[in-house]
Amino acid sequence: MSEKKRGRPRAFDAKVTLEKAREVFWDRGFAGTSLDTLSAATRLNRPSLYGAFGDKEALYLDVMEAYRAESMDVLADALDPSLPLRDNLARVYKSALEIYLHGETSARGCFLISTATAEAIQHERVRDLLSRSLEDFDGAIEQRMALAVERGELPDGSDVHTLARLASAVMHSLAVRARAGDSRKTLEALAQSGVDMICGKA
Amino acid sequence: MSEKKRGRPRAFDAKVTLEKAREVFWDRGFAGTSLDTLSAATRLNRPSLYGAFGDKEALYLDVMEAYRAESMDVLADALDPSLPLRDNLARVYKSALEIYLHGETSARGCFLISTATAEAIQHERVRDLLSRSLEDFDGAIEQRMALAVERGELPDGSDVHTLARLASAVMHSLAVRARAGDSRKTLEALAQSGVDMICGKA
DNA sequence: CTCATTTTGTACCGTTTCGCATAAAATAAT
DNA sequence: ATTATTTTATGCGAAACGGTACAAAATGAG
Repeated sequence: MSEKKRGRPRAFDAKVTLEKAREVFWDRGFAGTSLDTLSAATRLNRPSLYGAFGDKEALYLDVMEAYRAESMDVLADALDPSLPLRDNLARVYKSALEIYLHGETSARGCFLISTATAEAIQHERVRDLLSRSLEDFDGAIEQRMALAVERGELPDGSDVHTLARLASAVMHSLAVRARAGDSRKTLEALAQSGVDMICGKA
Repeated sequence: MSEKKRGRPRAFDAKVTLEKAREVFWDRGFAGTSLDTLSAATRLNRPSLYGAFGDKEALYLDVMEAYRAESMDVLADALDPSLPLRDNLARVYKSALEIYLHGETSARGCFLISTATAEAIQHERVRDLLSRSLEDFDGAIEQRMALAVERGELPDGSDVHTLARLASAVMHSLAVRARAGDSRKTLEALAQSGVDMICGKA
């Protein structure tokens, strides 16, 4: 796994660095973040950043990919199939809100929806990775819903493809509204109505 | 209305200038757009831009406000109360997609969700105007739904506050997905399922 | 016609930006 | 120890950035 390399060893951990960079990008967006700011936040000088990750866009794409992967882990955890679908959805929204509502000055919302959308036109690779992230999210929810139909948690013949995308739509809305400053209470109410929309009013 | 002013007359129309500026901001975001780019797109040199609108943030806020106002006009038109609620919602989504799918290189999505969210943390006035735009949108839909309850288009005792926010959630999702490059067909399917979710399957 | 007023166009200012060149520092191989 | 290799740190440089000073141009008022 970690064979000793020849030259001077790195004085930083790439994963931690990506996390620090993500904080900055999350607050300021891609175009709004300078390499100096990134350098200060990661405690790496610019040449080190450049050597380890490439230019600003490459670094941003690395951060995006890490966020996507982490999100899928959180999602998989929330969709634990040993729990009822209703609980699963509630957990999905709850874990999302925990992320979206975190922030120093104001709630950050979703990293991808808040910052990647802005770059999606000019940077094709950002758009493609954003698209893939959304697809993966939809797919995981759809898969859980297909299981729910098998188990009789959802009516036979339910259109799980459509239901999954409606469930994701509520997530997207939570992301946008959190970034706009909506209160936790307001967002939790929307999350609850999303659960009810899919699973029926409790 | 338009009294003759004293000095040299303007060689441009402020409204047209805001539209040109909007195109650029829409594609490149606020931070990603330079005054040189804006100057080229509007055919105004920087001092004229500055004199007419103030600094870049003030210009962006003007563009935001114009977009908000136009969106509310389009929404009010789509919600024509002489039509059934189902038609209203379908028209809302259809007119939104017409805007979201327009673009030179790639579909632009919603101007606010794609570009204002990125700035919402650093620029409080952007966040506030974004928030107000979302609220206004929700409010107009809720108002139409309240009328629908009165008319029996929706079941008595329907939670119109919640239904309106779910309907908006589908809009937010259309906006994000359009920016990510989803096909018109895919988006129209989501719009249709949004209508069915609120009004029941046809 | 002359003057006050406003807009326009050129040119400029100081700062920030991204990226890199270069040399010192730290390790493994020999 | 010496050498090869990789990372770190300083600092440079050309370009782009937001913003403005200033003079010329275009209008209305007197």
